Amino acid sequence: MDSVAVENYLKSIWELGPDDVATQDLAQLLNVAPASATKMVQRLTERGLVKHIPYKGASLTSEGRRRALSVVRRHRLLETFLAQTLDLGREQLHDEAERLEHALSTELETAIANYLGNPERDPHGHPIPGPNGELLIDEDILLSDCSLNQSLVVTQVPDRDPNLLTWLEGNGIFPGTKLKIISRDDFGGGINVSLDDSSVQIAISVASEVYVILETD
Amino acid sequence: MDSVAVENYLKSIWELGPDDVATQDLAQLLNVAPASATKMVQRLTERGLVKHIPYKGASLTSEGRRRALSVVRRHRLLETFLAQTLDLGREQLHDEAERLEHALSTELETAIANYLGNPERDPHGHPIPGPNGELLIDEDILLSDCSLNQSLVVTQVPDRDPNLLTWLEGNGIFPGTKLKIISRDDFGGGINVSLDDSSVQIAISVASEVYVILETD
DNA sequence: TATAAAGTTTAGCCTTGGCTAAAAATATAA
DNA sequence: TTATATTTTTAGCCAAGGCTAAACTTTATA
Repeated sequence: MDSVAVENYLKSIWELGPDDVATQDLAQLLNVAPASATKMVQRLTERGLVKHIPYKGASLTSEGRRRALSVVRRHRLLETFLAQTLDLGREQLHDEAERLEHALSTELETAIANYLGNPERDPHGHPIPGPNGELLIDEDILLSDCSLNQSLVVTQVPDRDPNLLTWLEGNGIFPGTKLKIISRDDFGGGINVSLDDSSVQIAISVASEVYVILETD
Repeated sequence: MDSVAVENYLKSIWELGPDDVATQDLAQLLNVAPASATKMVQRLTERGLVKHIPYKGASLTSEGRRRALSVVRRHRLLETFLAQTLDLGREQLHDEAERLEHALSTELETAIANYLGNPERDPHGHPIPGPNGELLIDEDILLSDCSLNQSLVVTQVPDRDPNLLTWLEGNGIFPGTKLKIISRDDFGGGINVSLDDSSVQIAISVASEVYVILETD
């Protein structure tokens, strides 16, 4: 079994990947000193889970990726399970799952997945990898990449930052929300979208973390 | 926050206590070498969580006890929660809770307790300590201490050993079971109890882990 | 293109929580 | 009561995963 630290490194490299993950970014995401990240990356390379080109960056081997996706699967199943049974605020889900994901046995993972009917997405819309790390190719596109006036449906919102999540939710933006881009204000730094009965300005940095699909009626 | 190891030591000392917990017993329960247990007991003594009289034994300080009971609370809430939502075998519950208990935030602990309606016992009948470590004085008595022919109701069964639990369950013995001791065979090593429509012989070692109350109609 | 800045790695240290082997204390039996 | 067995502790070791300070690469700038 991988330690909590190893699981967190693998998951973080996956999140920052797929290629040339910078030591600094990794260290920052994990809240450790850059030197600590270098050392761990080297250890993971020894173990065959990571490929590291010094001064260039790190990436996962296929075994490393499998294990990273196993952590992601547990995380997203837990978020879904907690959201369904208890009702915690969406913002709390991430942090709780973050700790519990390392303590979930394969049996409990399976029991939860079955209980939930083997869902394909978590409450934030993120796809849940299969038991062997299969990640459905998803056809979601970035809101920031869409053209004006297309009818869109939100599929994924970022869950890293609770405040952002609260803001999005407060403005009616969550998986399932229908919207259209009505204008882009590249110099003003955002895009304007219209919802059913309101409109919001969204920073590009945020829009590039929100995924949508074209509405099909 | 206490580490996983510290939480496990505190919980184990509580389970083996209240007084003069032997290094060897502690080491055995935790699956570590006796020398490791000695060292940790000393560290916990430094931290004011344990009182240690060398060559005599260890016991918890009141702060140590508070923290141990917090772990026990999380464990038992988790068992109850998992039993209620998923349906895992009673034997699986213990092992899962054993790992998850260390990853439960106070907020999630509270959310689970509320969801369950702040239960007083877990599925094995063990009392659940309150949020500040209050443990209701319970009036349960040991099956092994009861007299013949009293009408008894099982309140607690041990959850340490899955096989034992399965055996007890297979013989109809779980919280709520009504039974009577019909004979004791001290030299044969067991007691004979009669249930509604069967009778079973139970080893003294087992009967001294089963709690009952006198039936009140 | 030389030099400064930024990012990365190395070296060396620390704590936690394990281990074994040996020494010391306590308990048991002759 | 002395000798032996058992239990506990001490001493010294190790790996994991952190840290800081210094050295080394790479990138950006003058």
